[in-house]
Amino acid sequence: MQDYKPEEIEPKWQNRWEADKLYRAEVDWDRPKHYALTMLPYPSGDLHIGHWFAMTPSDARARFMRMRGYNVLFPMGFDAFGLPAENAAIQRNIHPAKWTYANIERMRTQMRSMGNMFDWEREAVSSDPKYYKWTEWFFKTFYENGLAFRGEAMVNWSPTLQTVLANEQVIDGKDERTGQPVIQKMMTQWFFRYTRYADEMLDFSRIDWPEPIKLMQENWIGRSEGARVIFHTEDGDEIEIYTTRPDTLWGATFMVLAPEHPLVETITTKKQKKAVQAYREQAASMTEIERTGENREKTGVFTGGYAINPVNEEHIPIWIADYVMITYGTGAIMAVPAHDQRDFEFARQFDLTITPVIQPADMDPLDGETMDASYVGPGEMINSGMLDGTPVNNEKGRKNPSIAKVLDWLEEKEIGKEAVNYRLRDWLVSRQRYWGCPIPMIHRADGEMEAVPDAELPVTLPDDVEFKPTGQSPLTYHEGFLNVTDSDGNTGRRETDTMDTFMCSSWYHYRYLSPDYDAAPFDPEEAAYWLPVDVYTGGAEHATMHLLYTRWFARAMRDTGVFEETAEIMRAHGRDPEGAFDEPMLMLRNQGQVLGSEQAGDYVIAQGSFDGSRLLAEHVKVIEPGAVPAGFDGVFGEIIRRTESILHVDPGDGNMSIVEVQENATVEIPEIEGENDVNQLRQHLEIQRMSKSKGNVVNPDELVAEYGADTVRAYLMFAFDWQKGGPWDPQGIKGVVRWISDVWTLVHETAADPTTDHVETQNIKEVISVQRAMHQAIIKVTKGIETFSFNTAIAAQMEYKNTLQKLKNSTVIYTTEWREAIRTMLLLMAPVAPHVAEELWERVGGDYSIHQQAWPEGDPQLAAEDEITIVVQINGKVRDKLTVPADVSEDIAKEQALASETVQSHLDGTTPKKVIYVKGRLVNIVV
RNA sequence: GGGGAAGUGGCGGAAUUGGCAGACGCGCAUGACUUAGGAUCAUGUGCCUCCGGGCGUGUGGGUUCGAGUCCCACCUUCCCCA
Repeated sequence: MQDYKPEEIEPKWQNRWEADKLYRAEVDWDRPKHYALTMLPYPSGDLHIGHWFAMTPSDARARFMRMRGYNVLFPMGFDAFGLPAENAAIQRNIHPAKWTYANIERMRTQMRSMGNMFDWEREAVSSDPKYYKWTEWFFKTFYENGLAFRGEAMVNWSPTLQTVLANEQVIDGKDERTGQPVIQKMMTQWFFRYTRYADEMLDFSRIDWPEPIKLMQENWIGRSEGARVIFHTEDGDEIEIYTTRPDTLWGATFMVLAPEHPLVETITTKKQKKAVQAYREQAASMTEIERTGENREKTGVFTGGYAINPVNEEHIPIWIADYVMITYGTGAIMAVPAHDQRDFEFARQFDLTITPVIQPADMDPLDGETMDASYVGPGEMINSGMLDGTPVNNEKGRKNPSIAKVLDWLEEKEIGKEAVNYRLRDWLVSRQRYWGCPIPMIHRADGEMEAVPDAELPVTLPDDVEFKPTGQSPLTYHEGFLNVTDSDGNTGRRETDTMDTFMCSSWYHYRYLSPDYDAAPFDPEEAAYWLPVDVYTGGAEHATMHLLYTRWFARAMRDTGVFEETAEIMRAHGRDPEGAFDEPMLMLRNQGQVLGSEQAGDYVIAQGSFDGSRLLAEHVKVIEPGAVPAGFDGVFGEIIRRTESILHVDPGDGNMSIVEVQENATVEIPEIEGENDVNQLRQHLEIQRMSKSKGNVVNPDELVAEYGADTVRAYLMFAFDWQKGGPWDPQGIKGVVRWISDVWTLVHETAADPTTDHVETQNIKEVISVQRAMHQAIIKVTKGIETFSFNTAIAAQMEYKNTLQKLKNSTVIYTTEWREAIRTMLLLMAPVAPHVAEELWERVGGDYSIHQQAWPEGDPQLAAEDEITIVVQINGKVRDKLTVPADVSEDIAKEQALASETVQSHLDGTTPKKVIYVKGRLVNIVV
């Protein structure tokens, strides 16, 4: 028997599969299609274990679907535009394209080592002109259909990156990528009408996506129902507000405008001008998060102006305050301090009137003077003129009788209108960067905008660019790029903003269909067959970004007619295109994250002199935990944290000691030869994300070199609940190593020679055991892979292998049934460990390729045990077990249970109150 | 503060969805084979035990013949949003 050498068989089969175009997916209307997709990576440089965790189980499932008779498309590509490339350009003077394509080349090689069934002929790279030509074309199409527009907006501006960021890219007031602060700035930018499809995107009825993702998208879209109401200033200027609680209008005792509100200039009185100006400047320097933080003391300034409350003609003061955002609603609110906590705090802070307009039934009448918090519960309307007495409940929108009544009243009096508002803002697509898809627009000589003609697409990024350390986009000072002739023959200026990279990744699954197609973004012949994506896998962190953008994009494509030809072809093939383009991905599953493993810190003893409670150590030695010499004088324990030469040492009782290792101190680490220093001391690591700085990164290339890709794949699928992820355990991989090597041995020992004559076994019992184990395994593995429970699918295979191992010394080997059992074992293994399965398949004389064989069918009849164990319970506690024929009748089971000795002794002569029988499971005797 | 997910042996994790808790694997223990063992093989392994049994799925209650699973309250961790 040869040894199992993955380093030989894996490249061998990878090359063979590639040469044979085994995974080439082609349109075939006679076969059912399955479009499996996993999120495309950003070419950051090296493939890490997270990529493996995302891609190889998805591959296993795609392979499984293929064996089940589907024509499977499983493509891969790169989301290749983006800031890291540009940062590399600025810092290391490498052109972004060079950096990007070198990384892609490297990652392609690494990806090939996974043994995935990627159809590389479908590869798409978003930074290729032949790809971004169509990204530009989409922009243009959306522009021409009113879905893209130029607008003035308060934007997140990153001074470090010199670019605008989308809200999703700003975390806690800082840029998500660099962690640098982001400021608010008014700018003219390109937007997509994101809210156009807000309502449609709230409908998830066509898609099978995880509940948490749907919920996050729902919250992100943030639909609310209420009213828009027009207030007027004393001078007659209109101030429009949006409120979800129009039933509290009578309690609006002041108004608050966002500091950036355009009306602030007009209404501010001379006397207040200085204070208002100062406040506006201060607000501009703060981030939205800082401004809306709930525990913050409320700040604000009176403008000196007054507005008239349209429902009761009261003159109410107009303030500005930073807790009102110009970007949300209308940038102005009516303040109802009695029934809104933020307004309440503001009113108390500045001693403004509080008028209750909802009175709860079981409380003393509310008094604005003495209330210590706003009241937000149900009750009935008061102080609201003719609407007094209207009941108020906890419902939102029209379901609340008070809101319904006020809405009608407002519309009748023409004071306000029923309105829906979204938290979702329009999608800001402008980026002041070089390494992104150009926006194909021209600023004409006359100041108007016009789109670049189709024939001139794509607008390509110039190669000869110089990156300045200011971070400013080189497009803004590249004369050759900037100067352009508009359609009237005048000199215009090219748009220098490029697109958000989420634009590129919103449609890549269409480009995969025909990456070289030049007449349209995708070949409708391909699209008609493959669309939509059947299974999409990727990380949940994209819930409100990529996964929402791509849903929007599909609808925008649909409504701009991009799918018309595709629909025609579908009809020609008898497929109904109705609804086929509404949702881009029918099923979504998220994988979890592989985290770093927990690592104990070195256990040390340290000696030196004490400076207060701090030990100035002259000598530090790593020892076995707890092996502290008797009478030791100094500090000992596990190193929990180390910062430079300062150690936090925990002796085990949680009382941390601080040890400062002196410059000339001696450090002794027995495990590490030679002279040691303080930097080699290892600190305790919690389970957390892998990162280079924490030193807990698992490198897949090294694992593949040591164990082979099949083992790494199988371990990633076996060790975690795939949808949850978890800490990496370097020990655990041994289990998978043993499994594969056991299979290897088992196959060679019992089935390697295809010419061996089959003998009939005399022992029918063993044959039945083999068949039963086989069908049980087929059923479990099938279900496991189908439901993304890869760990149980592999557990079932291990169990099956264990059973076969136990029988390998019996007469059953070399029988037809045994050979079938071995072949089935390999077929079940094929999606998980494609190389070793192929190798062994060949060695047992199977037809090439194992990956083109049909998935075995599990027969529940053959899987069923003929004898089963029935549990006998008394009052729900297990007291005895019976072995009975599987088809035992209820009466006999009960009878046998009652006859059991243990039961009799427990009954002690009494008659049971009730006997419950669960078919094939248990008898429960109630006494 | 709001919303969501989760909490099961020393560890990763199973449990036909209300029916034998702990599949499978790691680790550990004992033994075998070995010049050696971070290899391999065999057996065992939830906890306690007076060896009768008792207790066990974060805590406390509830529903049920029966609860890891359903309901209520609480605690802890993680994620999303403010």
